[in-house]
Amino acid sequence: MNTAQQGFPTRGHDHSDCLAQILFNAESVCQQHGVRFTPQRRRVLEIVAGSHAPLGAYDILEQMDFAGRRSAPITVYRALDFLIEHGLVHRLTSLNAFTACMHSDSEHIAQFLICRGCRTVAELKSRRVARTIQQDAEHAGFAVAQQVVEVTGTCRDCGA
Amino acid sequence: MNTAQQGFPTRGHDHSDCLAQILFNAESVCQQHGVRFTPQRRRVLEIVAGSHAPLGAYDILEQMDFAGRRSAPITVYRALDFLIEHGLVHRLTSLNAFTACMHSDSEHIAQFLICRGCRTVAELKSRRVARTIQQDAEHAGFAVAQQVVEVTGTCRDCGA
DNA sequence: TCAGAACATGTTATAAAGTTACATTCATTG
DNA sequence: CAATGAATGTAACTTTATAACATGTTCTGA
Repeated sequence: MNTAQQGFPTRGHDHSDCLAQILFNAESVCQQHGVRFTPQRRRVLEIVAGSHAPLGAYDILEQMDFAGRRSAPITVYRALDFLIEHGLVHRLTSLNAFTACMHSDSEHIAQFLICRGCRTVAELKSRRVARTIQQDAEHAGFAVAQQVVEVTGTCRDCGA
Repeated sequence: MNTAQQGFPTRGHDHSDCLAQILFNAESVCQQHGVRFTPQRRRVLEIVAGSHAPLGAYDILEQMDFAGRRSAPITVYRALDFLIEHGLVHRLTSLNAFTACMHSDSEHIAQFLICRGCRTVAELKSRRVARTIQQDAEHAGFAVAQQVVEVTGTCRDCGA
């Protein structure tokens, strides 16, 4: 387990490790779920995982260019839908952007720290936050289905 | 203080009270901030506050039609920017929609419960949640500037 | 009171993000 | 190997949001 998997990734950590890890996870998740990890899906995941900063769908699309041909947006959205459904990618609603899940092997809580400086995104992964939201919502008579927690601010590296 | 100001609004509460309250707050907030509550801004706030369900910018735009004339989108977005800046309206990033703030007179925590059934939105307003996020983020070396908490689920009325 | 600055709105065009509908190809399996 | 279902291709389009520049309105101080 490398630095990207616990808290905010350190500047200049070896990101090829993250990438390998993510792809490995993806293979096994898809196998477990009995679904196909097609080249398109792999390609989109590689692109998303290749950046710690979240990417927009059209950013991904650009990187999909092959032999001067550009795919249609729907191609990317379909792959993203698949990846999100299987917990391999998260959607950051406040940015209209997407980021690879660094913890798809373990339990899945979607909470994000988004740095304004370097635009890096890390997962907060706080059960305490999830539980508190759950409890307080319940107290208001509300049955929680999905939580969106996106925190904007400054990471350690950028704050100094 | 009416029902809309504490927890999830009850079905069939008197919404004209909410509306009057919101407009009254808006007047005083603008006065305090030394900014102008122009007719356009008032009109947009009235429309947004007229619905407990969040409205898209273009939904608002439709309701702005006057004597067969439609304003340009930018008109609505400008008014919304103003209202958001002064805490009178919230933006729900996960819905690309806007909702009037029911608590603009008191301290401002933007946390939302969004019902899938009736599409009503209520503010959670939990200091505990805000504090927990703050602490856990800090612990990860992250300085929080803004929190987005949007919880989707089912309200009491719709759950039964 | 009126010039000018700052604020607000109008107008037109365009960018960015996401979806629909339908045709075609590919993989699996009975 | 046909038939089924899953995945991808193709084209057009909708929805959401912004840019750039012109015009109008309000306030302020000489």
